[in-house]
Amino acid sequence: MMDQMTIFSDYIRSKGLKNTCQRKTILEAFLASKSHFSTEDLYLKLRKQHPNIGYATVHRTLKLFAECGIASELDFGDGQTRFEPLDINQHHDHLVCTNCGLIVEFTEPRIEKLQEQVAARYNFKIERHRHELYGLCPKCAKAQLV
Amino acid sequence: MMDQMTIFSDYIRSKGLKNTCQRKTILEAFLASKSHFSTEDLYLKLRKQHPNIGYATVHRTLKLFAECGIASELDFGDGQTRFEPLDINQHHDHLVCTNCGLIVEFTEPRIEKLQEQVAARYNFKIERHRHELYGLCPKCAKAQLV
DNA sequence: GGAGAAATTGAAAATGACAATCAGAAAGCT
DNA sequence: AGCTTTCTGATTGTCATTTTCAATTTCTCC
Ligand SMILES: [Mn+2]
Ligand SMILES: [Mn+2]
Ligand SMILES: [Zn+2]
Ligand SMILES: [Zn+2]
Repeated sequence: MMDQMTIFSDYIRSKGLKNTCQRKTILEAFLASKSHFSTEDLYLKLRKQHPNIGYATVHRTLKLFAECGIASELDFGDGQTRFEPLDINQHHDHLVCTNCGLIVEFTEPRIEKLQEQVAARYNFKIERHRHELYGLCPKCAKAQLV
Repeated sequence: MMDQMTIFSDYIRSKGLKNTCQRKTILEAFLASKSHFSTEDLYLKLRKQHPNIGYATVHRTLKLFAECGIASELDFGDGQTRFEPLDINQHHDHLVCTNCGLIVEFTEPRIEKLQEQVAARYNFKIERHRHELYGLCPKCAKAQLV
């Protein structure tokens, strides 16, 4: 299994793009970052050590990561696109706390199977899906009872 | 079962809001409209008969519909919020064609059940969910083979 | 049928995330 | 090194959505 650095550099090469130190820096920070961050989150984090990297470059590079398949773009409906490192064999969906923003990942193969059945029912050729459960995390649910 | 007009007027009353003719007009157009329309769609449709109703009012009124539960807000990731009249006992999810924009509704009780199991697994108290399958509709899938 | 308080309206401007621009810098091939 | 192509980052543009605010409308209470 190819690692994410290799996937990215292969992609760079195949498209005739260039290996810049900004891209290297952003890739490292991306892989070291915890999931579900926005462009701005990563930009602010990077700025501490690399004040010369611009917001636009971070944004374009994250788009590149998504293009080559090492990142996935998430939209939890709060007006900010989020990113997460994507491991090809580890697809998952999300539980989102509407009170504190906590994000929990889940997998449920039985749901994935049923999605295929639904697609077949309507003759759709599915490329991807979005499945998010919104509500209160255990902590916020408990706090709300008070 | 209360109809949508009653739900809305009850909501208006309970919040100390006022019954304006714009709201009445927008509610009628909303209920007569086919699903999955944007604020602009409805605004343009209304403008033919009611050129004095402003975009902001249409927008605010649709938000009110969502608040009181007679509309649901949809986000298919194309940068435009869409709305649909919501019938309380007819929850459904969506298949979206990424080529032509066709939207097909589906229900799958087994998936809904499994969602509850997932929520229970993580002690989440689910309020709502978003479940969309993106891909090619039969027509676009066929066209792509050519 | 008003008077008065409170909510509403609609045109316009503000907001904010994202995308495009472009001149100077860097990469990489020969 | 020279040359061509791509990249960078500050800035500007875009566009859906939200806010503003003065004028209007609604609605309660005489
Ligand atoms: Mn995740
Ligand atoms: Mn629908
Ligand atoms: Zn929470
Ligand atoms: Zn289609």
